[in-house]
Amino acid sequence: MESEELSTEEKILKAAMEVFLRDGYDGSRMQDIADVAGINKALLHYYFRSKDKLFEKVFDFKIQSFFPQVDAAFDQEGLFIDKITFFIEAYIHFLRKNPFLPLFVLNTVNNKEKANFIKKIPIGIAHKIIPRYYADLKEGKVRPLDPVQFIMTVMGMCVFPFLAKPIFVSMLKIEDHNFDMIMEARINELKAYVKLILTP
Amino acid sequence: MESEELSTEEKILKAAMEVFLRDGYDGSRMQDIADVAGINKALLHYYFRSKDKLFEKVFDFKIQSFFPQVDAAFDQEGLFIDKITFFIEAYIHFLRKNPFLPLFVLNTVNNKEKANFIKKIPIGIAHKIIPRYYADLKEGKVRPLDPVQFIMTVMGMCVFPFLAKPIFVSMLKIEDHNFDMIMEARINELKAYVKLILTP
DNA sequence: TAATGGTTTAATCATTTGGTTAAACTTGAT
DNA sequence: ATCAAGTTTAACCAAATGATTAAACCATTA
Repeated sequence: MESEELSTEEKILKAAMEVFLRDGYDGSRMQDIADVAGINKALLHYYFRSKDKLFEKVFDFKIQSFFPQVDAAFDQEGLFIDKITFFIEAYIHFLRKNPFLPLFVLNTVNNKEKANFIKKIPIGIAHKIIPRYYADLKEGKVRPLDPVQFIMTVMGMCVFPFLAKPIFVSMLKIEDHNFDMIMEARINELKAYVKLILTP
Repeated sequence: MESEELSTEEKILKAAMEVFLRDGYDGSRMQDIADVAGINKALLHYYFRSKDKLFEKVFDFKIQSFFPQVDAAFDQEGLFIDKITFFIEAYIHFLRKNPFLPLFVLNTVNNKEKANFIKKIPIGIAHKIIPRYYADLKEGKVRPLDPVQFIMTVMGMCVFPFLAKPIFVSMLKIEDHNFDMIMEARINELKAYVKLILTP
């Protein structure tokens, strides 16, 4: 079970991701990360200098594991609605594999001391998808609405159940694997919603 | 500006709400809370014994400031869609006044050490609104769908912009008061969405 | 084999932090 | 005025925690 082939630096990063995502920045302890990595605590500082620097590396890595996928979804040709439905599927699949990432990112961008981390989040995506909406609108292929509000809505629809998972699991008296099934079923449910909203 | 008329206990609770909601449990310092309250740190322990106990009081208070409103929205007579639109308006107005509450609650319920706090969240609401959906469905007044998925969706649509506010403010290059206006406009936008989704 | 440079470790440090304590202060009743 | 009870304060404590250091270890190379 030991990841013997990883370098010390990789072991640290892997452990830091696990601990930071689970416990948050303030709730994480360097000793915990060292324990999870199975190495001496001093090595964390040897390779990453400080807790802050290590956290930033984790944040960078996680952001870059996510946004290229979103970019891919929006880059491809097709109607606005097709980009959105593609996004929903890709996003929910990503979230099923990375259920703690949303809370991690939201805590970071809402942390006053880490406000500058916001600029690490690529925002080019919005500028790519919104023109596509107006192009379709001009051709009457989509219902008139505020695309910014709509994008907020789609993101919220996808992310929120993962953020509030403990509440829903308790509320619905279900097990983890049930939740997973509900999220898989959610993909088509959300596709139906956006179709109803967007179809003129 | 000093709240001279408040009792010491009330000053502490008020300060604790401000600090815990802004910095989170792990990020908050008892000394910070004392400073905000303008009192000696030992008084925090005199009145609330420990950081844990004080936090629990804050959580209880905040939960009870929110859920009665939701209950009220769902309690009144009317069609499923009317309850939902009423909820959207009440919820967004509440969030505009309590923008940090969602992240606070989500962090708490996702914190392993505070997992038992979940039971403090009233869940009777769901059991009240879902039968109403099926009643309307039987009369053909609402489109067939999974009401659980739909409720998740409505909550996500409302909450997510507040959770991700720093990202959107940066992305859209807007000021705080602009965000507020967008949230006010969002009420009708969301009402339109749910009408499109629910109307058969 | 001996020297060199990078890596790992145990021990240690300084600071922060939640919590305690004993004394001082305030207030209301007698 | 005096006493008693509750309230407030400054000083202090012990544990935790991020960070440093000096020595030990290991592998490569001359």
